[in-house]
Amino acid sequence: MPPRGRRPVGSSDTRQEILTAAGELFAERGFERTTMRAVAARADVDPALIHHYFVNKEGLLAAALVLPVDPAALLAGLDKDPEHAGEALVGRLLGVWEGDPDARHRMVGLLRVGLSHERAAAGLRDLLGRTILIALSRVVAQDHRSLRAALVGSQMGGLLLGRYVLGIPGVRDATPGQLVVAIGPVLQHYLTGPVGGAVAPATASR
Amino acid sequence: MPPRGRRPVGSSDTRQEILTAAGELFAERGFERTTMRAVAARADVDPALIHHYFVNKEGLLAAALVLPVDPAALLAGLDKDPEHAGEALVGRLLGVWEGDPDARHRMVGLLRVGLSHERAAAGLRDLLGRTILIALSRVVAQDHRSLRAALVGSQMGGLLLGRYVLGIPGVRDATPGQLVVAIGPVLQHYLTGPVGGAVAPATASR
DNA sequence: GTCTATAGACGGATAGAC
DNA sequence: GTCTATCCGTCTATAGAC
Repeated sequence: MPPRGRRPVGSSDTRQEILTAAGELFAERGFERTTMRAVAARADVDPALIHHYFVNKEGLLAAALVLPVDPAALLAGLDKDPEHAGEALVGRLLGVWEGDPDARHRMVGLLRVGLSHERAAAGLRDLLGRTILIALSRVVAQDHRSLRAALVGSQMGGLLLGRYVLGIPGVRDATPGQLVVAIGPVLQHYLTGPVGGAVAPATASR
Repeated sequence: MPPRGRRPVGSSDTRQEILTAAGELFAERGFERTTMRAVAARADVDPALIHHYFVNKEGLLAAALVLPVDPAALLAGLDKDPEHAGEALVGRLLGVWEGDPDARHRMVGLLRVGLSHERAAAGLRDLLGRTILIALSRVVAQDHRSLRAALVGSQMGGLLLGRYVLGIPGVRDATPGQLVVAIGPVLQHYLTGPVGGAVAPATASR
């Protein structure tokens, strides 16, 4: 449970207050276990206000689905040293997850919600596609961009899953340094190595 | 929605009927969205019977949490050709997922439930630890076994997530052949390559 | 914009007859 | 072992006063 308590009273931006609370709760509990009442309580507003602003629970979810980190910033400068982009990428991501628990919780929450709810899965897919894929384009090899980006995403998503959600001992107890050494070359491979180009290249690049 | 309808009337093993229905529904909808009533309806039994056999919903979940594939069988013979174990492993797993939709749904369901429910996450962690880790031990390098196994699991979990749950275009539209080419070397690296042994080896092998 | 009150539905769980 | 009946809590959503 990250930073609790009301904001400094000055900012009574109710709508934003609700959105923040909803983001936290969806991340913590998933869609079903998050009640409108709980969101209202955390945001310190009346439950009816949420309906006023977002119509219903799904509207609230849609509005609350945002990436907690800026992918562009995360990937900035990675193309300066393409040989070590893989290592740098794992390192930075782990840096965020280890150093900013709130951001980590939010990203875990995105996964949680995306898995628990059909509509949210679509929303998450679009969100990731519009942000990460585009941001990765600069550092990724020319061919099979979408496949490469997705492979990078799948590995990092799997790590997020194993380390922070399921708590698989092998990856939960590893140090960030170990993970960088182990996973860096893998991302490097996905970014610039051969990724199935020999097989049906026509269907791969869409 | 896999094989519907009652079994051949001969086998009136109610308990098993319930367990099957519960496994399907938990996989399809996650923990919260699965209602006792729905399980009862699908198993064609009275809702009260479920309580009779499994006490409550969590008891039912615990009993329904089983791997749909035998890890030992999946990994059998992989140590015969250690150089290509990575490729073979992705290939076999993709073979199961592509060729056996029911098994795929069940595995996706395990992820879904593990993410949607704290207790289930613990159960899933133990289940994976007791089966996959042990099965992988034979083909994995001697050092950092638990880390290696977890890394393999994280990548395959991430692929499961991206390809079948979220439907990220890059991995959703790739052919199994492409994925084998792209991911095979990665698993190979996790199985036998250097995985952060230089950093704090003492804490790594637990 | 904000809140009170409440409708309306559903789900988990239990008691107890058969 | 199986089923009927039902309690009790909780949730989303809405109507309407202020």
